Amino acid sequence: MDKAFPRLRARDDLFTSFINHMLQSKLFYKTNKPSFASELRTGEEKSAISNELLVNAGFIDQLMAGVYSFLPLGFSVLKNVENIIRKNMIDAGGQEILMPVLQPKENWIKTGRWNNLDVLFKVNGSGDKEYALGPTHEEVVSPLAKKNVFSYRDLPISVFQIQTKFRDELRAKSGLLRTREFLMKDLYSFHANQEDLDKYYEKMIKVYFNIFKELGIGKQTYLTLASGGTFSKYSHEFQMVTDAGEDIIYICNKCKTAVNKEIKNETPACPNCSSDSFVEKKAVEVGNIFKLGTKYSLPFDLKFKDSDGSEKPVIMGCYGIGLGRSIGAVVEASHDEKGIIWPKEIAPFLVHLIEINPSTGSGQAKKVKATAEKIYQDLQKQGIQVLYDDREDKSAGEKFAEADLIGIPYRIVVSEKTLAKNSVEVKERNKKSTKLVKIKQLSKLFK
RNA sequence: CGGGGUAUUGUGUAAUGGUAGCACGAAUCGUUUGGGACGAUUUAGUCUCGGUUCGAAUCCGAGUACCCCGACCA
Repeated sequence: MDKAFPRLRARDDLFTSFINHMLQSKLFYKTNKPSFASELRTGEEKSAISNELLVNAGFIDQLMAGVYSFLPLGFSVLKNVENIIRKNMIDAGGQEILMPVLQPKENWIKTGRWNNLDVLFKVNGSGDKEYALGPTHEEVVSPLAKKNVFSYRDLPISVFQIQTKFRDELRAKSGLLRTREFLMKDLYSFHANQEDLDKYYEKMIKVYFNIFKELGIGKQTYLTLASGGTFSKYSHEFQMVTDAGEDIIYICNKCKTAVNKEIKNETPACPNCSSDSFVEKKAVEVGNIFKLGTKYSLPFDLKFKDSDGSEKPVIMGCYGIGLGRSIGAVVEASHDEKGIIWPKEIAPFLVHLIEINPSTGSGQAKKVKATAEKIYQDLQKQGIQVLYDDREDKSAGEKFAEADLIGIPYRIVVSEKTLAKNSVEVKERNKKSTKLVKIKQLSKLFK
């Protein structure tokens, strides 16, 4: 991989360099006490917990219904998620491209979706011109492939992008779980025959599970047979079980694959293993993959010359993951009454370094700060992403409460107390216990 | 798109039709310093438009926005 993409390593560095370290006193954010923690909370009509936490911890900001800004903390998480997905797509042979959001009406007329797709945003240009804001990119990628695929020798091939999508949802809801503007990874694969698509599709299922595992929601995510919408008879959704989800899935007790509501009504037995024992769960769809077949190659006349000289339509597949929705799903799955608990892989920082200012006049203030700063520098040298709470006007309690809310995996506390033992206190966000670690030993902790 | 609800300062909330208040936040000063610490001072608000009224945050009408339920959801 490194040979094939010699610049990948450098790109990773570039993508993450701006968030490797940060002084909390300079960080662009503000926290609020989440209202679910407040006694005033009445409970009814509450929004999704993930939204409450992400907003109050300063990760995202709502501009309007279903439209959010990502602040530095949230953007950092977003970039981590993006890189996990990117890495997996490249491993699966995908080549990254970037297609336009603004798309010609003509292409959407051609596929019949200009008038049939309710969620399509239409915008006016000068004169009588109309354009679509891409809710998905078949109408762009198909004609694009036509310019690059001519022969069976050009197949199979797959391209992907991580790009903003627009869908005019009738009802945006539950924070990042259902928005009108969102980042999505969409990969499109092109094949010479159905068998090749089938093979790639099965491979992609494995790749997707690997992604959700790396995102920290692998255990509660189920492959779910669903209807294919306008694309195909069937598709597969990746559904993460959570009460905040708006879908209902039926998980087979025997083989642990799932079906959605529509399929359950059509075929009461498990299509995979014929079992009729299911458990019903609420879930959110974090990914969806389709066998498009010739649905889009035909209207765009996307054909290739096969080895026997015959001309055939290209067989297509598409594979999507919503990035923001995945982040919301992770928070739904991983939080407690104090705040978010980020999986290490996508946490905005790996370490939250906190200095606790000794009482003035103790003579220890300078030593605590100097030690914290030294650790801050050392962690950076090790390539560890660290947020340093260097604020001098905040009490210990406030710093701890805020650290729990933000949810960084490792909390390292430097105080007069720990220095007396030449140590720092290390606590993992998902554990209750703390431990003292000698400062000299600290560098080994993250190896 | 149908139904329901809400709209008061950055956030969370009070105020019989009669002086818009409280808490958090933010700012200054001082005291604190291992779980959102304390005191003092300060900052900032009635969604918009119209109506009723001597007087409207409050009542009425329209609009807008947001939230919830449903429908919808490549």
